[in-house]
Amino acid sequence: MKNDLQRSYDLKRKELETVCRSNGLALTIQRRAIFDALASRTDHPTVDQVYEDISEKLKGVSRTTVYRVLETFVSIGVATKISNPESKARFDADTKRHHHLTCIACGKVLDLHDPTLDNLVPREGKIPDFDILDYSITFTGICSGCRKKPLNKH
Amino acid sequence: MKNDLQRSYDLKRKELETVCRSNGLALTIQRRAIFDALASRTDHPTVDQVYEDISEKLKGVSRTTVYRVLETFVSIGVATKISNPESKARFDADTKRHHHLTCIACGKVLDLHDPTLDNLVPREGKIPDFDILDYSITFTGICSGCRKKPLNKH
DNA sequence: GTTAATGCAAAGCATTTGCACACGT
DNA sequence: ACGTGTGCAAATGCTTTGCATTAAC
Repeated sequence: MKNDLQRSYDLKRKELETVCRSNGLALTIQRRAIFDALASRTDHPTVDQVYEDISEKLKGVSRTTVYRVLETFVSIGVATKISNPESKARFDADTKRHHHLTCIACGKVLDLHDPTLDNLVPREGKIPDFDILDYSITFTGICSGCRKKPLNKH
Repeated sequence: MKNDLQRSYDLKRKELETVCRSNGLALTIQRRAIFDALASRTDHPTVDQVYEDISEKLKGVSRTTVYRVLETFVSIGVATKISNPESKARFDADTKRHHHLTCIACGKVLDLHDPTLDNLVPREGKIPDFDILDYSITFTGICSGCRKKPLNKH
């Protein structure tokens, strides 16, 4: 009998097929393998970790393909990318607790000081074994400058 | 008469001096200039933006110095760095709303599903002109694996 | 005068791109 | 068969490092 994890895993595989079809994307072995690798772990692997996972089974896959397929997954909504938008470090002279507003259009990061957000505590029992030291909330959206502008592609 | 911004700015300059002294760090013109540039803006500049700002005044500064000084500032606590810890993108097949636990020791990212954190709304009037579309909380701390290990320098 | 900080150029990584070949439909 | 997807290798962009020179204390 299949357990819950296995069942949800099958669901996700099915979902991949559906989403690929509806976006006119080919269901290549690489995409399947990369999806399986990603869906079977919950620790947010890097491109290289996914590459390692699949290259055991798929001889001769390219790291480039992993990069491309993962970005494809993000664009069709079956995966999420966690990183700073432009892979550039940003610095801040304000060391007090505060949160961030990131504009998805221009990449600008604004501060949000709001004491009502400064004492969040995850519910007991929800936390995997982990000692929390600090936290920060990143709100994503559109800044006033970008809202006014007509969308320019690229 | 000095306004509030100017006053807090002077305070911060003084603070830089104090912190540098107490850490045995020299108060170079580069460090002063980089600190001033950083403290005078609230939009989280990139290294290059800081570099542009200071190179107007300081002829012949090196980008390398900006990199090094900003990291120094982070290590003595006068600045904060905003970016993914290892400058590697991470991916996730879980597209439902959830939050993250990032281990500062090993860089691993774990999921935190907790409905009590899923309906945060910044207090009215606190938000700069900005349309919020989504948000995510990143908790930083030590994962169970790293807690057990003795700290190994590297 | 010492020691730490800077500037330069070269090296390191993660990621992207151009193009020919291979595969899915 | 057609067009998209992949693999390879080279290019790009951000960041770091080694080493000689310069400046702070």
